[in-house]
Amino acid sequence: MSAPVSIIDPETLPRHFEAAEVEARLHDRWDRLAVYAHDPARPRSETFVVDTPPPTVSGSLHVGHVFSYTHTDVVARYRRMRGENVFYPMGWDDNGLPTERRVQNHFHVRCDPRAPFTPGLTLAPATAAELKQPPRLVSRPNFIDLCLELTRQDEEAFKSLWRRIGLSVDWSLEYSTIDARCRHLAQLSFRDLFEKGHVYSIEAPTMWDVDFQTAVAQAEVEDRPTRGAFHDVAFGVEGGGELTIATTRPELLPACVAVTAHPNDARYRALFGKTALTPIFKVPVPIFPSELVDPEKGTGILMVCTFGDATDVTWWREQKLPLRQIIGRDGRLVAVTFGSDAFPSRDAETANARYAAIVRKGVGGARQAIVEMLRDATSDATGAGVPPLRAEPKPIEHSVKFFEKGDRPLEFISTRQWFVRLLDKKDDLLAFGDRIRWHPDFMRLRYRNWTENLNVDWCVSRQRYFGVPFPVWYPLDRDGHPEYARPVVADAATMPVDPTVDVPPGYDDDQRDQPGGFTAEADVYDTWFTSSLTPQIGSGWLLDPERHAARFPADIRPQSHEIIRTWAFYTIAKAMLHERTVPWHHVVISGWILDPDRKKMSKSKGNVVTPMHLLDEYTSDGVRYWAASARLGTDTAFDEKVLKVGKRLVTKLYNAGKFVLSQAGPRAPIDVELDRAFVARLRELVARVTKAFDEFDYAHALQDTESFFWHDFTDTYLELVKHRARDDAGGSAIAALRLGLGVLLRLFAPVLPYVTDEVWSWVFAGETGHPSIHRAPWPSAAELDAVAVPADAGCFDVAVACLAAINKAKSEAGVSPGRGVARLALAAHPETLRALAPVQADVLRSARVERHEMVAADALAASTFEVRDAEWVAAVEA
RNA sequence: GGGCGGUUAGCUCAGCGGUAGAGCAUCGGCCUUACAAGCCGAGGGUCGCUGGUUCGAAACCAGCACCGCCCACCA
Repeated sequence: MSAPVSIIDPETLPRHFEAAEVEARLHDRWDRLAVYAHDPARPRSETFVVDTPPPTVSGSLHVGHVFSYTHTDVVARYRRMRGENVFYPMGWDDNGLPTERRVQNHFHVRCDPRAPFTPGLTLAPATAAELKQPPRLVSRPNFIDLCLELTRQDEEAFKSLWRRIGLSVDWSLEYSTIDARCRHLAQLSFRDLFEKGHVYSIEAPTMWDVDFQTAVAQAEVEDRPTRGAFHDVAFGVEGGGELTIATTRPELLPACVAVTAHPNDARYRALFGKTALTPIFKVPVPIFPSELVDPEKGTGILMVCTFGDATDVTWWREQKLPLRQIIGRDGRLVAVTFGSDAFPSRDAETANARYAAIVRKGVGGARQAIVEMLRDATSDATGAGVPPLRAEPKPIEHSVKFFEKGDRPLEFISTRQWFVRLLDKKDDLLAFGDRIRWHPDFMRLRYRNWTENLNVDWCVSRQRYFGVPFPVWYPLDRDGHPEYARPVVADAATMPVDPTVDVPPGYDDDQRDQPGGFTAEADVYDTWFTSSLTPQIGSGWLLDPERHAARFPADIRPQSHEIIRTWAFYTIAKAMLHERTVPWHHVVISGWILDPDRKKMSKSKGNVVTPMHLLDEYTSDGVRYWAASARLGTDTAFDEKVLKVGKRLVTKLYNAGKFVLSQAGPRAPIDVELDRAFVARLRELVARVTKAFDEFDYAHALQDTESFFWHDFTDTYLELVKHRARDDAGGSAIAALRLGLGVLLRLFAPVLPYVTDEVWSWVFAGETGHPSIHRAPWPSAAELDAVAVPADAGCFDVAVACLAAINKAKSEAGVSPGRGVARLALAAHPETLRALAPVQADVLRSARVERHEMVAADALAASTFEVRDAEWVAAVEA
C-alpha cells in the first residue's frame, strides 16, 4: 500500500481568510526568503528587466496607481515563475514643478535665491491663519531641504501602499530622481550629449510660463479653448491711406514690428513694401506679404508682434524683424522707451506718455487700457481723426497654448535656453519607435503622430530650483559678460556637481562672478531630462558598465498613454542619442481608471477614489483582481462590483484549498477516465493562459483561469469526484484534485499573490521544495504529461451535461440538488450514452441516484440528456 | 481639422466569419458533509445606424451618428 498523502486539518485553520494577518505574515516571509531579490550574477538572457515608472510622489495617490502598477507586477510575477531573473526596481520621481508647487502650498513659502540661508530650518504645515499672510521667502538651499523632507514623507506613503498591494519589486534597487546617483547620471547624460553635439544653448523666443517663470517644452504644452475677441484696429499707411488689422491681443500693439497679408489678397496687394503706422504709439512698421496669412480670418491683414504667437516667431525670424519685447518674465509689461533705436516712433513723447499708463500692468490690465486708448480719436494714426478701434470687439472662442500645469496663457519670450536637437532626427526617431513592440499595437500611432508633428527642439532648461542642475559654467570676459559660446562642462569624475557651489576645472572659488572669472549656469533640467533615463538609472549605465551591459535595454516599459509624447518619446530619444539603441523591447500601456461618468480621475476634478479603504474591505488580492481584469490600453470605469467579485474569488480559493488538501487517501496515480479528462482540460487551460501571459494579456489569462476554476473545477469536477475521493479507491481523484489545485494556484499567483501563497504553504511548499509559490515553477506541459491522455476527453463535457440535466430536473421539481434520486430514467443519443459510460458512475453517485435506467433516443442532439422519469427521495424530516 | 479607440443584456465587460456570452443585478428553488462570503435553476439582447462582401456578419469593407482620447488650430 502506498503512503498516504500529507493533509491538513481544516479545523486548525481560520474559518475565513484573514487577509490582514496573512498579508503581514507573508510580507515577512517574502523578505526573509528574498523571494523578489534580483540576482546580479545571472546573464541577460535569463533576466527580465522592468523599466518601472517612477511615480510623481507629490501627486495624489489614487486607485489609478494601484491599477497600473498592479499590471506591471502581474507580468513580473509571471516571468519570475517562468524562472526568469526579474529585475524590478522602484524609483520616485520627486524633482520638478509638482513638488515645488506642493511645497509652496504645504508650507506656504516661496523660494527667493537672494534670501539668507537659515541653517536647520524646519517648518510645520501652514495654518489657515498663515495662509492669509504673504508667503514666507526662503533661500534656495532651505527650499530644497523642504522639498526633500516633504518628498521623503510622500515616498513613505507610496512605499507602504506598494507593499500593501504586493508589488514584487526588489527594494534594494530603490532610487529617487533627485538622489546623488540620478543627478550623476543625468549630468553624465548631458555631458555625453554635449560631446556628441546633440545639445546647444541659444537665446531665442521660447514658450514661457509667466507664473512659474520658466521655459517649457512642446511636450508640456496643451491647447485650451479660451474666450477672446477680435479687435479691428486701423493703422495709418505712410504716403497716405489706412488699413484695418484684426487682433485678439491689442495689448501687444507696442510690440508691433510689422503688418502682413496674403500675397494674393487683392485688398492689400498695393500695400506691400509700404510702411504702416501704428495707432497710439505711431511706430512705423513694414508691410510684407506672407503665405501663412489666412485671408478669411479677421480682416485678412494682421499685425506681427514680438511675440503674440508661434507664427509671429516665424515671421520675426524669416523677415529679420526687430525685437520689441514688452512682456517681462513675470507677465507684466516692462519699461521701454519710444524714440529709442529699438522702439522708433513718429511721436515719441505721446507714445511714452501713453505707455507710462500701462507699464507694469499684466496682460489683462494692459489690454483693457489699450482698448480704451483705441477708442480715443487722438490715438489715430491714419489722419482721419477718428478712433482707431473701428468696431466693437467681436467675441470669439479660440484655442490658446497653456503650460499643462499652468493657469495663464504661455508667452513667447526671448531667453537663453538649452535644447536637445531632435527636429533633424525625426526619421531616426520614427525608425527606433518601430523597432519597439507596442501593446496594444495601435498605441504606436500615438508615438508616430507626436514625432511627426514635432516642431521645436526639446527645451531642457528650467528656471526653477528643485531639480538637477546643469553641470555647466561660463567664463566671464573682462567686462564680466558670460561667454555662452564657450561653456565649461564638469568632468565626469567630479559629478554630480552644483555649479553654484562647485568650481569649474581651472578656476578658483574667488573668481566666481568676477570679470575674467566664471559664473554658474543657474538653470536646472526639465524633470523629463532625468526621467528619460530610467532604463539607464536601473542599469547604472556609465557608473556600472558591467551591469549596464547585462541589464540594458530593458524588456518592458509599462506606462500610461497620455505620456507617450513625453516619457516614452524622450526615453527613446535618449537611448538613441546615447547609444543608438532602443531603451526597451516592449511598451506595455495601461488604460485609465475613469469615474462612473467616464471622466479621468484627477485631484483637480475631485473625483479621485483613494485605495486604502478598498484594500481594507476587499483585500489586496481582491483589489489586484479588479486591476488585472482590465485589458491593456483600455480605459475602464471604476466599478466596485468587480472588487466584490475579486474578494469572492479569494474566499473561494481559500475554501477550495482547504477542502482539497484535507482529503485523506493513498498516494496514487491518476488512472480514472474522468480524472484524466479533467487533466486534459487543465492542460489546455495551461497552454492558453501561458500564451496570454506571454503576450502581456493578463486580463484574458485571469478570466480564463477564473472561469475554469469556478465552473470546471469547483462546481463541476470537484462535485463529480468528491464522493469517490472519500472512498478507499479515491486515490486517483485525490491526486487529480491536488494536481488541479496546485496548477490553478500557480496560474492565479501573479494576480492573487497572497491567498495563493498561503494555500500553497500548507502542503505544496513542503512537497515541491518551493517554500513560496512565487518562486515555484510555472505549470508546464511536462508536469501534466505525466498523466495519461484519456481515451475520450469529451467524456468530461458529457458528464457535466448529464449532471446538469439531473440538476435541472431537480430544480424544476423544487427539490434540493443534494436530495437523492430513488429512481431515474435518462434519455440520450446512443453515442452520448457510450461517451458517458466511463464516467457514468461518478455522475450518478454525485447526483445520488439509487436506481437508474438509460434510454437510447436517436432524436436527441449529442451531449444532451433528458430526464424522462424520476422519483425523488423524500425530504428528511427535520 | 487630422489620427486612434469605443458603441453587445439594467450595470461592468468578454467575444471579433459558423446557432448571441460571463459576472453583477433581477426572479424562482435549495442549510446539500468544503464553502450561504455558498449551491442549483430561470428570465432578459432586432450586438449604434445604413449599405456592401459572403452560403453565413456582432465580427470583414464603406459611409454615417454618438462617446472618449491624442494631436493641430492663438492673427
